[in-house]
Amino acid sequence: MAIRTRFAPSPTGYLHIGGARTALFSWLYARKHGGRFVLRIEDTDLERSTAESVNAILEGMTWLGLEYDEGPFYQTERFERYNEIIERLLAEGHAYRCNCSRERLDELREAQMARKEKPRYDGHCRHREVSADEPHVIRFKNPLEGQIVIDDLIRGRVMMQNSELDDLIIRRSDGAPTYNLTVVVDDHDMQISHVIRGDDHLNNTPRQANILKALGANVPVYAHLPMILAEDGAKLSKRVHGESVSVIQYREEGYLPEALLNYLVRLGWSHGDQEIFTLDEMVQLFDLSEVNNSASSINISKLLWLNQQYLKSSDPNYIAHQLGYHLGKLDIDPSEGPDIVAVVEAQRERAQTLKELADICQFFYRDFEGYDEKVASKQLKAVVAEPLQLIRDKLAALETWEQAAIHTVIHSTAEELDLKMGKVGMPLRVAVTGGAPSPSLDLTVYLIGREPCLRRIEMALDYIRQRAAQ
RNA sequence: GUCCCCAUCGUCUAGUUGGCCUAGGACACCGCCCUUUCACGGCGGCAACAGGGGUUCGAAUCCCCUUGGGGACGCCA
Repeated sequence: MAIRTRFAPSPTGYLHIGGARTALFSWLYARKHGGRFVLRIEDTDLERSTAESVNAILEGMTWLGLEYDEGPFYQTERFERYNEIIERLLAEGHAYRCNCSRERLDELREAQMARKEKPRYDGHCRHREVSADEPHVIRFKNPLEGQIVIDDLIRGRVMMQNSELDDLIIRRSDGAPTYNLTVVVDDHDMQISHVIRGDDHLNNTPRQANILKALGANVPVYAHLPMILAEDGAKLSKRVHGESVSVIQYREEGYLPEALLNYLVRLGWSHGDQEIFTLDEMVQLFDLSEVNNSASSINISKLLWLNQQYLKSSDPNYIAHQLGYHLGKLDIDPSEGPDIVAVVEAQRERAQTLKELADICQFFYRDFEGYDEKVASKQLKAVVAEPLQLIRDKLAALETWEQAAIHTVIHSTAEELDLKMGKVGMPLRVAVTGGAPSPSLDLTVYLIGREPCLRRIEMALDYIRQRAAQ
């Protein structure tokens, strides 16, 4: 059997982290088995579906690199097909018209709740004749007896008594089909072999399987993924800010897509003690049957650590490319200054995100706004004026601007003045960087360049004189 | 409330046919080392089988109950 998986979000919001993992697992499963991955937009809720959400979802998928082989298919374009199926169910006696008023339904529901029963439709119209001319909905005639068994790839065997299920609405009074019908028709039409989706759909599965059976169609293999909770254990979708933001938000915050993917794949799945997985390894090692069955909480600290691992070990050219976006947001054009790749190699282990990396790379491209006051007051004292002046002059006199020569300048100055490296190095560092975290001094000075360095040392000397004058 | 699902360190998890588990790894946290800053890195530490019953020579692993958590119960998906 050909493996076909799908990701079927409803465009009522951005692509969030839980959806992204569902998409990843579906994608992984299809790739691993040489199958096809289908994207379907479930936009039958005309009121809440928006084009912006569709775009946000597509953008998120693209950024993560979860390319789909087919689609996106839009359910709103398939109403004709759904109606065809609904008419067939009607004709074959698997569905019926219902004209129960909302008031009646509300009362029924309240009465059931009062009796501590599960609220459900009582089948009032099941054997009544409701004219197609009057306002009505169409309900699926769920079997009254027996039980339905789902052998979930992750959950194992899940059983549900048909008596627990009621006759759900498959077409609204406005003629629009509902989710449980469309999902079944689409998964069947698109020949989806494995339905991989969130845990919240586990309860829908028995009724969907019943519709499939009424249609005489095969039931696909199901795999229900455990939920992802927010850091505090709360429901992700209910969070307004913090970690529940869209995957695009993660891009804005400076995460690498491969780091986010790596983080996501380890939520609910593992391969021994391995923490870092390349995409190829994921495809090769991933398996649905090894997915956990309990919910997990997001942990931003670990995501940050992973992101740093990727920042440190990825191709510096790639990192430099990714960094360009974040430097741009700081109004920095990396072509005007030291080689961006060299800067990345020098600084990358000092940042956990691209945003942070862009921030600590600023001083390579422009003079800093002001000193880190705490550091400056400690390091830029009157006693360091002499070594700073000496270094400035030596740097100015250097024949070639090379890291080794700069190294010699700094060390020889310390020796000549009989000072410890700390007494010479730290003031120089603050002078050229403003006090920001920076790589080894000679490399830092080298990359910043001669002119900016001389200018900044002079600025530091001015600063020292001003303080002395006060 | 009813039904369905879940339950190992603060978090992600290893533990897959019960013995190799005085429960392993990772993140976070705390020390120490390295170090001209900040980091990276190295070494070490803290920290869990929800509770109670069974089954068994032996249970984190199997069964039952309790408790706790999540989900569903819409003319939302």
